[in-house]
Amino acid sequence: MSENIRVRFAPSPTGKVHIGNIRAAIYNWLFARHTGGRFLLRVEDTDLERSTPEAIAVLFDCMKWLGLDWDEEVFYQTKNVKRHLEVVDQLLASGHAYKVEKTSRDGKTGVVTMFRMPKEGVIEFDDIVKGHMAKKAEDIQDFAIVRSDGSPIFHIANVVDDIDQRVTHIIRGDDHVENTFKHICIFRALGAPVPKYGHLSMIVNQQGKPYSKRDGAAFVGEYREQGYLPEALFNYLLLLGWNPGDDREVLTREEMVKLFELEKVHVTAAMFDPKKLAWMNGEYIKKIPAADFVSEVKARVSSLVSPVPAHDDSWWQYLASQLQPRVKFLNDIPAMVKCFVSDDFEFDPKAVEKRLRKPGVKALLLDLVERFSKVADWSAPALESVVKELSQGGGMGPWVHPIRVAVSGRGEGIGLFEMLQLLGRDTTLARLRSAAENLASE
RNA sequence: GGCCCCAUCGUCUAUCGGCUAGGACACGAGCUUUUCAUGCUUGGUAGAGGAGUUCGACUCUCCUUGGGGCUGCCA
Repeated sequence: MSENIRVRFAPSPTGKVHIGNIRAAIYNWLFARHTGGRFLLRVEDTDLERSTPEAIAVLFDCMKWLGLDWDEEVFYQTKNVKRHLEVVDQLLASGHAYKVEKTSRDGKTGVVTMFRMPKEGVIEFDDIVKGHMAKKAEDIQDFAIVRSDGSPIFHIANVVDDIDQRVTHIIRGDDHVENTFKHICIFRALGAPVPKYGHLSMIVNQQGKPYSKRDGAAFVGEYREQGYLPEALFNYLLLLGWNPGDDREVLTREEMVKLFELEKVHVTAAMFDPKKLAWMNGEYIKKIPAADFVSEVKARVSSLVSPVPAHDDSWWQYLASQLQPRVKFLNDIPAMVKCFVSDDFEFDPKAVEKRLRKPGVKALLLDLVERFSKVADWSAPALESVVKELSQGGGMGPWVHPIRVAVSGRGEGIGLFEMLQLLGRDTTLARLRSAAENLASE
């Protein structure tokens, strides 16, 4: 039973993969993995202009990035054109299709092949997500299936390919519901079994309109570039219209596969919330194994400075452990690590103004140089006790803030004393002196 | 215009007739007495409107309103 289930993801490659589209892929994939069925990939590449090898490569790339592996060979729609036209001849012969001269919107006149819709009765199907759907046949017009230039149109190509790929469940976007009534008629005219359908609502923007590139990142590649983790995007997109039935939100891939049910997918459109995605990304960053996160940090550093300064493993591990809970996006890392791997970091003017250009800061910094240079054991706790002593039980802020800006150029970052420990004695003292001479007020 | 679909906090959602309507994100407050972040505690905000069915309706039915989709020689 279940091993006979076959679903497909059938995008037309355009060089970019829309998040709404990839969500359909995710649902198809999960449905197949949950039921033990097959997940097929069909490339609807009939638009020769846009379906370039590069565009197809982008598609494969996005799917691999998200861990959407497909079964069997990729099916290219253009390779099945002959079959599409054979089936059209079959429909012509059986009276289900006819040729007619038509004038298109742009004024071209030619002979197209039309599919003949039944003139009476009700076409109905039980949509797995939307429930029972019905429409009077008389409300649907005959529609074109072959262009005047002889090329097959989406409706016929799509149905024939689904028959040839023995697709049992069609899970696709909401925008295809109206087509479904038409397609069911084609399946019937061909004497082919009608697959089951599940139509997914769309992802909308804050105005409730379909989410487009004007609303922010609309394509998978953009999320990748911005430092999102594929697991986070996958998880977030899954939650946009489905939930496991309890309060769990961050799920492992195994849990998703185990719990996913198409019947539980929502009918209503879901608004895309970048804030929640960001939160989820942070959750996944925290889950990265420490060793992997260290590698990630090193990789980011190596694209920042060359050569990468030499430090032992424990130094890198310590830095990474300080960074990991603070990072929401992998792309946050470079700005946060710059001051640890290079003396050529920027000073934030606002932070300098607020923390260094205050009377007495120069003396304060020079005093700290004096005291820090006497610290025997250069460690975070030892350094902290120096400042604690200075503050005499009051807040450490007046010392902490200038030090932070003097050594890192920024007003925020990892814990100050951890920062100084990582920087080491020489660098810390040099930067404090330099800031005292060049930036601080008397 | 015609046809189809939808409607719980700002957002994603739980609830399959018994609800003091729960959780998460976001937001506010507090604590962790160095920033930022994490973590913990805590606060506010929801069932579009109107009929009906019922002992009882957010849950079922109908109407209204609002939103979306489709209405191509695009997919």
